[in-house]
Amino acid sequence: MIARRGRPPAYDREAALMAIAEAFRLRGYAAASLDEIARAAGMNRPSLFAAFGNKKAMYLAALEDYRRRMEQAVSPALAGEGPLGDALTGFFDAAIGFYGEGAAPGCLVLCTATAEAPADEEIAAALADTISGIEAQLAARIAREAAECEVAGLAQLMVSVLICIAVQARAGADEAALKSFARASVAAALRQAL
Amino acid sequence: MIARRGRPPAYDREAALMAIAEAFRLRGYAAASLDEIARAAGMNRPSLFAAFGNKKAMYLAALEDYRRRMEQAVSPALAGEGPLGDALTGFFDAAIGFYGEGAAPGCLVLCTATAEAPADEEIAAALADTISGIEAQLAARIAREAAECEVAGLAQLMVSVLICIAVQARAGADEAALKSFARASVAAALRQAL
DNA sequence: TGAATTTTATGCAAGATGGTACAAAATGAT
DNA sequence: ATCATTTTGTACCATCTTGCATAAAATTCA
Repeated sequence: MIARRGRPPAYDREAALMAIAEAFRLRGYAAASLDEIARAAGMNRPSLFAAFGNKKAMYLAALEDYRRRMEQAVSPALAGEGPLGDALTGFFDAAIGFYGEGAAPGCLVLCTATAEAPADEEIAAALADTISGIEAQLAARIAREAAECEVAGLAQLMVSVLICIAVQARAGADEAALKSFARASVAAALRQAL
Repeated sequence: MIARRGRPPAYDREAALMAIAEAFRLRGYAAASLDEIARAAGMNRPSLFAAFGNKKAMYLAALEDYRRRMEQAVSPALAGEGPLGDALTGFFDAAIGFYGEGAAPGCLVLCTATAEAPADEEIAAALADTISGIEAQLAARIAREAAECEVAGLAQLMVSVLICIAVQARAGADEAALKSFARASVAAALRQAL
């Protein structure tokens, strides 16, 4: 074990990042002040700056962390051996559960980065990357069963269902309604594609 | 004609409201400063306040105006006499065109109110009302042809497609891709429902 | 024990922001 | 022409915001 010199940090980086993401998710990028964020993370502003850089860097780090946790939450459903329909339904159920957690419902990326995207290229890129990353994850699973030429269209359709779920959760839709919407969408999409 | 006393306003209320909506659409609610908004509207701040109230009132007025313009833009497609599939495709094409106009792509309501909704009840209500308003408009058209029990589910599905389109436009999707997505979604939904 | 190093905490500075007070300007009524 | 009325434009204020400077605290190494 390497003993680091100097005063040891009082914060846990992972926990702090998650708290930062939650603060941004609750208030949006522009409205979340660094005081709020620091309070949420249990740090003070200078430590926050030292650890994560300025506000935009914090936000980008929070977006990336949230995306990583999101993918962690949904990937088990896609990794299973069952039929495609079950995998997709499990994927959406996991996403709906993930979006329902915390102080405010909805997706940090899909519900707050949309507001900032036109004003900032890096945030727009993070938004686009998140969408295409999830699309790739879905496409990889779909490719195990669907015909070659159908994969891309089906993956895009499923990403769009996910986006709908994120926004409707933000608007107050309850989880049961979202789950039944997901089920109907999966059924319709597979009926068309297969 | 009633001659109003006092100095006549130098601004046109409708044009100003549209400019305000565009400023909020470009930057989001929190990041748009009243200076920017005033510049966009060609007014100065005191006139802005006198005409529309404080920042939140301006935003709520902009949301309502944008929603009204949006419904105006898409309602002709739904009013036509053709088959349901054509009506829905026309609806989405009109929406895609509307979302592509102006300085920043995407929907003012669906791409900026999502960030503020958890922090403000009135904004959350405006978001939810906009979604349910469009849903009602779609349901009314769908009810002209679909079986009674299918109307609600189909309308919800179409609203969700619209939400996807709004967010994906914000993320930089080009109009051609969005149109083909809309076509595929309509085909899939109608195949299931009818 | 003392020097070096890293983090924490208080506090500050420069600037932006929402909102308003007040005088000047432009119009209708008398 | 004068007054009442409404809008405009300048200037201002109090507050909040980001970001940093600096000193105190906590730890490792010699």
